[in-house]
Amino acid sequence: MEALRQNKTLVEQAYDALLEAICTGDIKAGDRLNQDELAERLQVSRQPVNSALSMLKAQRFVQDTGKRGVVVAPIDQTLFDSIYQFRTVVEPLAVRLATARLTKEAISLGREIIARGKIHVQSGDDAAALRADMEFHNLIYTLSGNLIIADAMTLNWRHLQRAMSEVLSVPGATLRVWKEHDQIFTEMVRGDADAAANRMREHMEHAVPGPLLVGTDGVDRQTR
Amino acid sequence: MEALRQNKTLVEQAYDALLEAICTGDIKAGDRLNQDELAERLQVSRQPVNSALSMLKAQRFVQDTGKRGVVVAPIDQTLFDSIYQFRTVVEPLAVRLATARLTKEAISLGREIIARGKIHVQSGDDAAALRADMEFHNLIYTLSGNLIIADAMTLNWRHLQRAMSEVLSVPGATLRVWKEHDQIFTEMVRGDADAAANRMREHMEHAVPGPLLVGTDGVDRQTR
DNA sequence: GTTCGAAATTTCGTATACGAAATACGAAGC
DNA sequence: GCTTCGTATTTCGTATACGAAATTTCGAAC
Repeated sequence: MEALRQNKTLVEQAYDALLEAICTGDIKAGDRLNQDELAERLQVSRQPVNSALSMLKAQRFVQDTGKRGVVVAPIDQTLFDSIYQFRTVVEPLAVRLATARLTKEAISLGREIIARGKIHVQSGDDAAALRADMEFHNLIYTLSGNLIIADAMTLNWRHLQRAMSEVLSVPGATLRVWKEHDQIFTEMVRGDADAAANRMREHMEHAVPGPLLVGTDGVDRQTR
Repeated sequence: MEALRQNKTLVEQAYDALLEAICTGDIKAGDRLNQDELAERLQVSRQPVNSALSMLKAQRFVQDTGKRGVVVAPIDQTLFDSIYQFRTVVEPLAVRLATARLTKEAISLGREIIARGKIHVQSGDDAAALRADMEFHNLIYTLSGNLIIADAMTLNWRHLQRAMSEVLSVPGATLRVWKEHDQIFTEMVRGDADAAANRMREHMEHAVPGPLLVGTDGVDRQTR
């Protein structure tokens, strides 16, 4: 019999809550974070809040201002570009590794996510489509069995989520994206790692977003 | 005139000190970490130590034991393999990006590191050779301009450093490694990103280490 | 001698307390 | 009225305090 140790510490809970608030846009880029106020809101003392902020700082979600306190990091085109460059090579690797480790359950789950994603796109529920997108890629990270990929990409998705919540542009909410997911997954199920990885590479090349912070120029980059 | 803000917080200092101790093998895998004792040794209160441990836990350097306190994470073959798989694709990307951003100063620095690395190998100073190895790759991460790569790989090298300090096997301390570094860098200086990335890919394929935790079998995997 | 259980001790997570540094505010000088 | 300097207030980093949970110790029962 084994432990039912669920009790997350307050530090972890504070971290989760703050990260969630930052990534959903509940707290916006540039907002100053006051420890007393956060502690009050989360109904804990300042100590766990302080610890959580240290971690968020190390992960670039918040920044020192040089003066007193921290602010939510500005949406950073450089960081965003970095993540996409990074994914260009990491996603195909994850697919390659995952293909060899597919299970019956994973196949069912993958197909279910893809079906769900398509439905969300067709019904215009962008937020749900984005969640499904993340879920699809996450399944692949987990299947890859590569801890480093899973850890790194989990954080990266959080950054992407934040950027998207801020600029209201949601790549992933197009039918094309889900057709590509379908093709990638089909190759994986067939056991053709090379083909699947290649399709993922193409998928990433299609996904490269334009500049985040431009005025509306009338050009629709995400044709549905 | 500009700011003289250097004062790292005690949390950061504690984090640095603990990570260094863990990675140099000063504290060994499996050792239990007592907050009071650490605080005593670092001459600070338990609070910064506690914060630092939270961060190290998130980065897999220490683990919860399920019961009380944390231990230094065991050397994990899976993690090690994950990092090498990861590097297989990330290092070539870093090279590709860095090639376009080489500066005169970077070229001098790179050549200096390579020269130094060769000397260390020839004089048999494995530790110094490993440091130079890390320095060489780090230069490329920095030059790449990709924040995600730099962050992720900095942590990964720490894990590698730790594993190596524990098992006393030091890939990177061979002349072949430094000849390959030389070739990679030469292609970079020539501005041929594709060739440089390819050489880096080969370099990583050569570098894949055997199992970490096997008995001595008389087979020398690292022929010098 | 071994096993069980309760008291004592350790050690952690978290709250609170305190000093230092930065900001905000207000009065004095131009 | 605008600037400048000194004081009050805020807010952070860190130390200390405290309660709870786990471990260890030790004695009693078998």
